[in-house]
Amino acid sequence: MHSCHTCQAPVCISKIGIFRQLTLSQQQQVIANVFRKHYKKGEIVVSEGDHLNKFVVVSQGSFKCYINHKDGKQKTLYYLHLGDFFGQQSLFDRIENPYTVEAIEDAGVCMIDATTIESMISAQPEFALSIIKELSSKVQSLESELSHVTLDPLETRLSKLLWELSKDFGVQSTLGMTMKLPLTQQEIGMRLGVTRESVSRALKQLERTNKIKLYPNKRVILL
Amino acid sequence: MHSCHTCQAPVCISKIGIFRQLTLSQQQQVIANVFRKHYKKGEIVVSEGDHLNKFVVVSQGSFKCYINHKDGKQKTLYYLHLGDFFGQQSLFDRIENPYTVEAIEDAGVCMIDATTIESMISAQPEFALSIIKELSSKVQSLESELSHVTLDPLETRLSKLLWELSKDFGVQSTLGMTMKLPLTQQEIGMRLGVTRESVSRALKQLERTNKIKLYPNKRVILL
DNA sequence: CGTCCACTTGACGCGGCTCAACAGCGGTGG
DNA sequence: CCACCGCTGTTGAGCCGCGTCAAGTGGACG
Repeated sequence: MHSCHTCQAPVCISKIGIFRQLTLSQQQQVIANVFRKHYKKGEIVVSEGDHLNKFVVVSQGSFKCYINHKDGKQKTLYYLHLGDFFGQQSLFDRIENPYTVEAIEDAGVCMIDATTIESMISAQPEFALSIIKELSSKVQSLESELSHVTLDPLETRLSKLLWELSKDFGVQSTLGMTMKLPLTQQEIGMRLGVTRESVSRALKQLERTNKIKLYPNKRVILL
Repeated sequence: MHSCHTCQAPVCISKIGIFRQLTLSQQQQVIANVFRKHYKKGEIVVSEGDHLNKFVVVSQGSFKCYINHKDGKQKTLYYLHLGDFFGQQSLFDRIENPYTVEAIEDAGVCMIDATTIESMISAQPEFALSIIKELSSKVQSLESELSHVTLDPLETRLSKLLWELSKDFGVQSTLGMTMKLPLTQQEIGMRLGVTRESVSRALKQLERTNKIKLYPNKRVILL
């Protein structure tokens, strides 16, 4: 049996959402078919236009997915963390990867061949259901973001993003939700599709209207 | 055996993408579990916030999905045609429907209970694969739209939309792709997240720069 | 023929972008 | 150790795209 040098356990795979519901022997089958790969901060997993032809699950660290635009602009589509996956498009069509995936810290993935995944889906209905569930929730969050981008002003979207970040990075205190921002203003800007100057101004505006309080060292309190 | 009053055939279901790969007996099982419903133009299938708890496949006509916004604005997320489906979110979570679905012409759907769909997915791997494939491509087109909304000016997005529409509604001619617009400028605006005035001006601008030619009665030629 | 609705066009305002200048801070190499 | 550089954040001036409001045209249809 393989052991996992990331987490030292024989089946670290049980920590990953879409694999969790599989039986032990099914999990071991996954492990046998998985190809592990590690990345340092800044390294690229795939670039836009590449043909990856793998199903990729994040096993450690974080990645960001973004689309490059002619005039040097970027749009960050999302951040991937433990258990998130991508590459599902390439399972069926020999399609070009639509975005670039880059490690934002030391990180690792499990890669699985398209054909292997396909037979796993056929053999294990719980696995298919997990994937369908994950894709459904991704669709929903994309739909939601799309409507907000077109209908809400920056200030609202920024405020929403701060609250989402605070779920993962914030601590409840007497004054409100306290958080050290895990992103630079530049990164927030790319995530929201605006410039860093606009982010700076919007943060100040939120502070002026008493929605947040800003402190040195990227600390924020949400009120 | 049930027969289908929409298409007169015993298994019209074979025309619907996600059911096509099923065996005849599996298709008949679908038919046995399906609840059909018809809608006239303007009727609502579900509203935002409703709990539908059904998987819904379009069997006839077209629907549009949109999100309402406080100040009366709407964002059209997409149009659904024969074989498209929605409601996959409700299969797992008792979740509120995130958007409204409305018939834009006389139309019909097949509804399937969440529990039924779940057992179908478990029993029939080809069906699971079809759904995963459809969801993947939906994810991809949403990602693409999201990046274009934030990075491209209206004129570019409008031009892109016209070309997409021309695939379904256009005819190749010596001058270029000819099409009668299936949408009003108002509807195009809601689809792109801008006002009808902006659509009008952008169309004129495209004509001025010789990208298209406009004729009465919503006819366009793409050059 | 009159009504209604889609579309057009202009004037004006505002949000976010661009460009530019500058301050703080951390990292690195001489 | 300090000087320097690059990255982050701040702030101002001016611009441009799209929204808003308002007036008006033209085509479809009862």
